[in-house]
Amino acid sequence: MTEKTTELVNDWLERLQANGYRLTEPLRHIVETLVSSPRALGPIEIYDLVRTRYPNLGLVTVYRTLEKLEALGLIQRVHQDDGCHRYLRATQGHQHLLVCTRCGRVVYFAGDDLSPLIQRTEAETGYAIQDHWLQLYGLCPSCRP
Amino acid sequence: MTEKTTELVNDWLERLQANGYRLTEPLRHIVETLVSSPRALGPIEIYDLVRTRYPNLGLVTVYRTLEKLEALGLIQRVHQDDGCHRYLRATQGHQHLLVCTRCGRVVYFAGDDLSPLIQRTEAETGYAIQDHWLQLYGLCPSCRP
DNA sequence: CTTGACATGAAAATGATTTTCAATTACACT
DNA sequence: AGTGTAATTGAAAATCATTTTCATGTCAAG
Repeated sequence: MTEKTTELVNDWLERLQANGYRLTEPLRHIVETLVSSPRALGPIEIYDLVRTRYPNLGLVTVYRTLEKLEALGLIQRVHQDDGCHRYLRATQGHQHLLVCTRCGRVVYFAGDDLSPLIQRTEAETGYAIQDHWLQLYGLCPSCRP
Repeated sequence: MTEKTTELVNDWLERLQANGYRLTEPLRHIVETLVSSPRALGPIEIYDLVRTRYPNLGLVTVYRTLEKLEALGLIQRVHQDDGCHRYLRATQGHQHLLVCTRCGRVVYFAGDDLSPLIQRTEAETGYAIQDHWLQLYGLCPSCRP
């Protein structure tokens, strides 16, 4: 774990504590795993990864921890076609993702401004747009043929 | 059911038959329901709607029929935040959706061309982008406060 | 009208997620 | 440091959407 990572882990733990959550063993391990992963992880993946160092972990705790982290905006959900979710550290709130369909590696792409599109669409449809969801899927450089 | 709707239903049934599927009672009812719905429907909703006129229907048949219709591009999946799916007739292949978060009414919005964004992102990231997914969420005119 | 392949419905299986509950533990307050 | 309490945990059971299995039914080709 790099210093950078340790630093981030501490940031997250502070944020959690500041919001009234208790800092526990399982929590720390899950946070560490998420902070240091370059890919989006599913609950079971996190479960398995953490158990190699903390075998007592319960899968339920993973779900509950993910809920907390998402509530604080520390992680972001990645939606998969099959309906399951994976989770990725969110460096700056909600952003647009580019997901590798082969290895799962995720990259943020400069949140190209959707506001013009959104404003135009609001005008055309009469809807009050509250949220949006943009994800691109493709092959990352190392998975390209 | 308007003439327009009947016409569309027949189109769909022809397409299905042309692709080797058999035209059955349950199939007809499900197609009718989907063709005439202005909102995206979930499997259970379709199940309930159809059973008011065809009480024998099995939920499994709904799933299997949705599979066929999606394979032919006649319907399009609407992804929900909870991971469940709803289905909407696709008038012209894959398009971008604007979903009302209150009543579920769905509108297509002019498939604003994402190609510039996609090309730029490919160049920046080195990914080979294969697919995208853009949905907007908001309140439709009749659900606005 | 016969027939074989595809379609159906019921029940059971699966897989992800949630709930329940008793036991444990963090941490605020002595 | 010691204690009380409410938050957190893990295991097991419950739930919910979806899939599989299988015996029966039915479409449509001949």
